[in-house]
Amino acid sequence: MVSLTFPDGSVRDYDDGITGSELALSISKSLSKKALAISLDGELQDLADPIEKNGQVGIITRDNEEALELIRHDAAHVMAEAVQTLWPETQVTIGPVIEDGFFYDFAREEPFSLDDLEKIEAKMHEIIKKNEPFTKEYWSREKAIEHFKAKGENFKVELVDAIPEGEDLKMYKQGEWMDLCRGPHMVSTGQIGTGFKLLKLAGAYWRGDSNNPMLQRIYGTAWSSDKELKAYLHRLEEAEKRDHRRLGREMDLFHFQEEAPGSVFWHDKGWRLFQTLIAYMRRRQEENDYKEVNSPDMMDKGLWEKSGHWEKFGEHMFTTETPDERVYCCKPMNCPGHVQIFKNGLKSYRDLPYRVAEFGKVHRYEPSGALHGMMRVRHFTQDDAHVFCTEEQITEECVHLNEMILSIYKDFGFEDVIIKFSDRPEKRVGSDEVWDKSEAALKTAVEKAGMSYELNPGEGAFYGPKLEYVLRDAIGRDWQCGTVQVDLNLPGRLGAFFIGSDGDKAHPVMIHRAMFGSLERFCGILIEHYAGRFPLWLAPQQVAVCTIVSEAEPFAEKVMEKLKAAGLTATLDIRNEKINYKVREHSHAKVPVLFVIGKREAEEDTVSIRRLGSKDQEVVNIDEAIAALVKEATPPDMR
RNA sequence: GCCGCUGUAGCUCAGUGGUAGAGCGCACCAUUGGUAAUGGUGAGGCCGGGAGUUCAAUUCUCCCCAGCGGCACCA
Repeated sequence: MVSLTFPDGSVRDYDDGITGSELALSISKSLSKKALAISLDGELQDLADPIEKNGQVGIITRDNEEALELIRHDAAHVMAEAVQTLWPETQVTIGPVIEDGFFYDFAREEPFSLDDLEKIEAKMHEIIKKNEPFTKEYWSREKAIEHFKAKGENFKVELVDAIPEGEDLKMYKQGEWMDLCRGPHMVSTGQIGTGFKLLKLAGAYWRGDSNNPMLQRIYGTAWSSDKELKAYLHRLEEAEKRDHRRLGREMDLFHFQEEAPGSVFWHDKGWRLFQTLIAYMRRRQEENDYKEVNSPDMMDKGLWEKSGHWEKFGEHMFTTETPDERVYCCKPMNCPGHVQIFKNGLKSYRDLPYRVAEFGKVHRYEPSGALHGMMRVRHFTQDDAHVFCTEEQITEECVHLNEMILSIYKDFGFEDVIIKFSDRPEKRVGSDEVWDKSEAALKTAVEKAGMSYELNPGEGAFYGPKLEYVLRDAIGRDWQCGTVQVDLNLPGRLGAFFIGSDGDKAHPVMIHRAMFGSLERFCGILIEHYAGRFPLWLAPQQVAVCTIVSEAEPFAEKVMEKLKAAGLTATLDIRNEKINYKVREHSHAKVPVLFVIGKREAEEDTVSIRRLGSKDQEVVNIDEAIAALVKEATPPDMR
């Protein structure tokens, strides 16, 4: 007997070996028709499989969240069948479910074209219409290898080889086509439905390793209904509208051009946003006892060799040779510079923790394919800081940093923050003992702060483990921004020490931290998060003063003076255009506040206020209006 | 860096083996209009760069550069 607990809490006993479909049928005929699979203790399993243990059971239908995984997985199989039907010389590899969809990687000499996607989609519809059942067979390793070898499916042979000895080897068949697969699958191809679409073509390395051959990946999305598919495609369009590259151009914030790939040309408005962020962070750092410094943009290559950067990242550094035949590196990080500042003048334990911060512009020769708007550039400004402290101080400093980071994100409207903990990578400096210590210290700090974290094994920096702060934006996308890294290596390598209370020399611990991370990138994230509609304190242009008739111009100019005196950024629009036109244009430019001034306002010392995104107007006395805006435009940390 | 796609006016995009077109924007003129496009006129292009094929290349071929979508990378 197996004892199964249903979602409503009821518990019922069944004969051993009852299958999912028998179970569904035992509940109701209609449910058994709708059933796609079952879940047992949260794990999906084929309807045809016997239930062999007690547990929480659920019948999965299209209405369940979990159904998407099945639909997408089945769609991937059907796509692979479609591709091999159309181009039999193609080898199949893997085709997993991903967020919002699926992909399948193929090996084929000739590249797929965008037109091919339509053909594949059409073929998929045919296969789905046939509604062939998915059936499962257990094969021996030898049989599978022989099968795939005979078909010339070399990648599949590799996959079979990689399956651990003793593990079941399952082949799923739909019609004539079959694939090695862990499962589970739905009952038949027809259950996929029509809510899918192939989206894009891409190259992808076999097994994610750049030493391996490149395969052709086809991405698709799949949903339980056409309506959901449509909604998803609509979401993609909306996301595109808030693309910072597009808004940057439309709002005249910055531009890029060929002569400086991966570098931002900041226009006045964008630069104002940038400066607003720096001013904010500068206040927060002063409040938290940081010393702001500035270190050289270029330093002798020798220093970078000592720090270990040259060995690990030399290929990605900009260098220059001067007429005196010295080689300098444009700094890709600020830390070695900060160590020099720490080293200048003998430090005592009384000077610790010694916190140095710099808005340093760093230069990294990023691979061409990695560049992406402001999210990945070759020259960017970090809100970088290094805390030199004793080992005993690590925990307290990290707990403090954690509080500061979360409070800062909150001021920008990011409340949803995830922490990732990355431990030692393969390529690293320093002994295992030092790494043990650093990792333990950082872990203790997160735990002391009462935060939970995800483990990111092997992803630490070469000199130390790190915490990564990932924030979720207005449309649910994750961005990794802040980082806290404990480093017991660099100070030693670069000869930094302090005199301890016992009078002996000791190397300090260095905590690297950035909160915005890259200012350029953070600006990009803010643009996308707010879709260009910045809160007043961040908006690079806060007010547009628009006249209706030329008679109102003298008053409008007076309003401008008052705005300027109040410290608000405003532009005056006295163009010979109708008010409709002006409202439309400034709304497109996402100016948060419009002051409309006609004859009436000029006579009464008022302005008609229209806020971005609203059709309402409010007529307010000019001084009161400005006072209210000044209050609203106060940065959150100064309220 | 790798795979694929793209590069025509400030922007969005048509187009052709015989050196180019639209809409918006811009300039000028008229219009003084009350909250998301007033009308008219006009200027604006080495068709990403280089080589080749051709009588002739923006168009075809090759190389390079940049951008886009991924992969890999990300101190």
